[in-house]
Amino acid sequence: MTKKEVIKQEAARLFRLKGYKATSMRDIAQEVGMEAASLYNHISNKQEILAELMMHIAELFTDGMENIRNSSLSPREKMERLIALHIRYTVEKPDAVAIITSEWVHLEEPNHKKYLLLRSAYEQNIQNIIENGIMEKQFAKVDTKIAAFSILSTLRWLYSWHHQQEQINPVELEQKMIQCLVDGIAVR
Amino acid sequence: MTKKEVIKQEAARLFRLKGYKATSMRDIAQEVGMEAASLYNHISNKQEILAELMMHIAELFTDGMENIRNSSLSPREKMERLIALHIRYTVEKPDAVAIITSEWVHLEEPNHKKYLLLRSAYEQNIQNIIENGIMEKQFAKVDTKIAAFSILSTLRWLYSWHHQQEQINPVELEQKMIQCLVDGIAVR
DNA sequence: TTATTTAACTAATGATTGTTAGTTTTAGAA
DNA sequence: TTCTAAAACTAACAATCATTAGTTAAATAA
Repeated sequence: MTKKEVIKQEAARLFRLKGYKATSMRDIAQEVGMEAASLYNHISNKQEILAELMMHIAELFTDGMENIRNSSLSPREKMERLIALHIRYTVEKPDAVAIITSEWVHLEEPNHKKYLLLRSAYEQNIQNIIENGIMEKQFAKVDTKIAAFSILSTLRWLYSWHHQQEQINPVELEQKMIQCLVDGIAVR
Repeated sequence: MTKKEVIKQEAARLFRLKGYKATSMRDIAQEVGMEAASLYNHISNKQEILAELMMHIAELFTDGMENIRNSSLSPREKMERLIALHIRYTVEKPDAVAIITSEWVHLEEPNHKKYLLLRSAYEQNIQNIIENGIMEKQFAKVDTKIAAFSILSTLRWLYSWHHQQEQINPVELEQKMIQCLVDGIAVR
């Protein structure tokens, strides 16, 4: 792992804990074990740290969604894959994933705009999956916007769940999330 | 409305928009239409604004939950009341409610600790309602923690939903939320 | 070894922060 | 009107912020 990666990792931890604005370059430097000024040998500025962290995760989710979207899976199976996608990255990179939901307001342009576009496209894709599920009579006739919104907000807060429950089996978590979120809207 | 209330209202708007740390006293003052120093004729410091905003909303929800808890309603009816509670305050005080979910990290002691206690008690109450619902066979045998967590995170993000959808009928919203969140876990 | 590059350091910059002190204006009571 | 209290103002404060400049140490290549 390069020094830059160490810096980004520690920054992510602090951003999650105290927020972007409340985390100073001196805080990050102390965590990495150097002076604040030395950080600039590896990164160009504070905003770059946030932007690279956020845009990387955003792309992971966008790419994952693209794979699901282009698959020939049924709507129900697509929802299951979506849940698995979120669990995977939440377990793999909990700090960076946590930041996505709360610190995006501090992104400067053009990343701020770019992030919001990726996010709304993501939301639209979830809505489409649900819509198709209803058409194919796999899902009940729920309000697609509310259902999509409900599922996504649950998945977004997965990280706080994952944080407090020290060691939960990802496979078991996935199965239970499917039961709650997918079976919840399945036809009866 | 007193000047202090105006200050708190404008501060809530800015805290929501930019975050607590990124909102300066000068920002708030400009919005209210006075100099930053003049704010101190009405409030004692910046932290007081955040604390009063947050603890007030936290108490509203805690009191609402207490009423539901002490009622003789069925688990299903209790969940419906809970959803109505969230919709009500989200529509009434969208900015202050929005802050609750994102800015609590910036609360100083003892309010920080007090808030977290109120929150976990609230979460526990939701879990109890679901547990009782399962026992009384009104709800399916879902994982209570995950179900409670899912419902609460959806309700917490209600404000962002309420923000983008310019004018949604609260009654209609309530009905659709019930369908998604309650019928979702109802026995089939 | 020596030369060169990388990455650490110290010190300082100007900007912004929350907040206080002291003063003037405004508004209501007498 | 005059007196008083509330609430605005200007000016300044010490602290902290991200960042830069210039320098030294460490690591790598020759």
